Amino acid sequence: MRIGEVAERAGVSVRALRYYEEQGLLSSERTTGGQRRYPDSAVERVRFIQNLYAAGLGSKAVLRILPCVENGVLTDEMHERLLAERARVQAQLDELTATRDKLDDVIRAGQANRPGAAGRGRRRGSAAQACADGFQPV
Amino acid sequence: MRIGEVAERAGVSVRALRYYEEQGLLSSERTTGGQRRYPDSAVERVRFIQNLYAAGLGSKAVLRILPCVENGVLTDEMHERLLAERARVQAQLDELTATRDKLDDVIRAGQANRPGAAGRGRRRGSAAQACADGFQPV
DNA sequence: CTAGGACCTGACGCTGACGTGAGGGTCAAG
DNA sequence: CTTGACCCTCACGTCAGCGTCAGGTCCTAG
Repeated sequence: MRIGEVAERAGVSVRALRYYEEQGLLSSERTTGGQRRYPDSAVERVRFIQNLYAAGLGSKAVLRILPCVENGVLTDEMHERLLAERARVQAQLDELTATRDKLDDVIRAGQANRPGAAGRGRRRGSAAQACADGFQPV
Repeated sequence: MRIGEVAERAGVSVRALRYYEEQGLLSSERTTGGQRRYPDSAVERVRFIQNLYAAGLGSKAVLRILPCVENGVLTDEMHERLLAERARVQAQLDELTATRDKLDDVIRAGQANRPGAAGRGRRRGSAAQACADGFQPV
């Protein structure tokens, strides 16, 4: 598989793939002419890399996690790392969840205080209340 | 409250606070000498800003969300924006959850194939299996 | 065999969210 | 009034994760 196809299937740029290789996250065979060839599995691998990036891991962290693959065996060290990164991801999840709920509060409370919409009997001031709960007026 | 105390309490740097002000996310009174003074509420506000940053919003997006506060009223436009950003955050949550679960798979499957630990009766090869499910050997 | 689309290697550019250092004021305690 | 911790404003530096451009090569369909 050529680099362009991998890029398209995985939804990333060609440049990104070359960057991943540069970082040691992705390898490739080369044709005699020097062009990269990938197995089909590369697509999934790239997607997983993207997931890890999206989870806030830097390329160094990703690099330290991926090797579990090269041998199919988890050393104690790898296990520790995986647990550590899992914890990190979970912490992010918790924060994100809290943020989402906060946004929900603001939205829900704001419903009652819309200028255009008649606030169907809900008590006024609840928007200001919700806003005060989390951030104050400038 | 002086800038240093806000920074410490909110767990960010002084530089960050000045940056937030520069971006219009945070305001302050000034003493006659030109030093910034903040109300106690600034700490919470900063924490919320941090949450939004952590949720992947850029300072422009944050800037467009925060104003709901200044008047305590949601215009239709603000409402739209809030909903849009909420959706974004939710999408991130979903991705993150999937990534966490994937990590869990790798960890759980790897348990059976640790070099040091006796794999209490679990069938071998499951680690390689889990690894294969998501990313392939280099 | 040839055209032109895909690919190659540098190498510099970009953006966001600050870090950092210079050079110099401010403020509250003693 | 002095002192030392704290604060001020530039303004350049940094780092990741690519984007982008230049100049040249490969490869495969026809």
